[in-house]
Amino acid sequence: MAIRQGLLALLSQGPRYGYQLRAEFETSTGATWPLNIGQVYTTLSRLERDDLVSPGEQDEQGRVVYTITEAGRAEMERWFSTPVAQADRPRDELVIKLAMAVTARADVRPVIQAQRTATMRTLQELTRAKRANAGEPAQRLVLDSMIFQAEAEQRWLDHCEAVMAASPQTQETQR
Amino acid sequence: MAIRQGLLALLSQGPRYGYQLRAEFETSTGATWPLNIGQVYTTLSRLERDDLVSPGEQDEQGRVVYTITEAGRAEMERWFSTPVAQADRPRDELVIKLAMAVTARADVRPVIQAQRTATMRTLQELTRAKRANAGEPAQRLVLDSMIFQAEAEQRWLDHCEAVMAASPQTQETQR
DNA sequence: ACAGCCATGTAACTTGTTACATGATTTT
DNA sequence: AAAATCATGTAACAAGTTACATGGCTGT
Repeated sequence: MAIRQGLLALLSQGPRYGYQLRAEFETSTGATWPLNIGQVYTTLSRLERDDLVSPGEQDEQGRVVYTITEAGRAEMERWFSTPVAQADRPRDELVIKLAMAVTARADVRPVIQAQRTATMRTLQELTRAKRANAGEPAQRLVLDSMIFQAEAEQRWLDHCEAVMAASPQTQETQR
Repeated sequence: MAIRQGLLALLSQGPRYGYQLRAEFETSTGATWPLNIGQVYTTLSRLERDDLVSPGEQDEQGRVVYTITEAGRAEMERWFSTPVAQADRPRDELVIKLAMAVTARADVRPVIQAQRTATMRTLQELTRAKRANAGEPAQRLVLDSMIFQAEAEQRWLDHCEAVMAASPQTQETQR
């Protein structure tokens, strides 16, 4: 439920065509999440199906320009004014992995260790990307968010390790 | 890609039937993400389709017991030993929302404000849930993760507001 | 008798995602 | 002439999710 609303938000600034939407979406959110062009069109047809946008005639260059509808504008207002709830968020794969490792497995530490290394590397790349990023204030915020999240993850991993160390792991499970 | 692997991990401890899997999944990960029982069965049939589990005969009580296959075990080892990469994670709706608000809209502050209130409330509920939670070490870690994430979100929201205050918002867009 | 839990399953749908086909225009 | 970029679109699938149908068993 994010690309859908993202494209809608871009369309609320004025009519756009597909290719243009991808470009703007990527300059807003950055290269970290590349957006496949095909998805722009699938998403646009779903938005059209739901009467949130409507395609106009082709322009002089033969491009299909989409316009947001009143319902689309309302939906967008709703989106901006409604906070993202805990329940809306997808299940976090890492959290499930560690939870399962704790319940199912003996040795969680290598899992934590591998993740920590990966997250640290991610953090370095993010910092580098942030140094490189000159303009685009929105992109900078996206990078910052990722940095904050990665740091929180590191802290959580440390915390998990500490907890594991405190309560000695029950013996090696079967296999 | 999380429930799938989660159920597989539970099955790696020994044969289980559907209803039991939901119960164990929920005691591991907690009530924050309730798992619809229907999904257990759809996921199980997909795991079966991919030869990662195989259903046995019904037991004395007529329950269908699933067993992990060798391929399933391998897949699970791979899952545990491979860290979750940045690119694996789903797009964060809140981040996209703020990025879009920055590019498209004039006033980001009410969006930030609404989110901050919601996140703060979430944080209080999580703290309460943590106090209430007596046993289940895995569940406690899940709660901790959510708390760490919510705190990081608060910090990021503060940061966004600070950045917005520093660089005065370009004028009210159309509409 | 009836409520409620245990237990399995299916149909239908959503979003996200990619691979591929197709053609126009632009650059080298 | 070839390569790259602009531009649109479709088919196909994965995973997540819910609503619903069905039946057995248990406690009141």
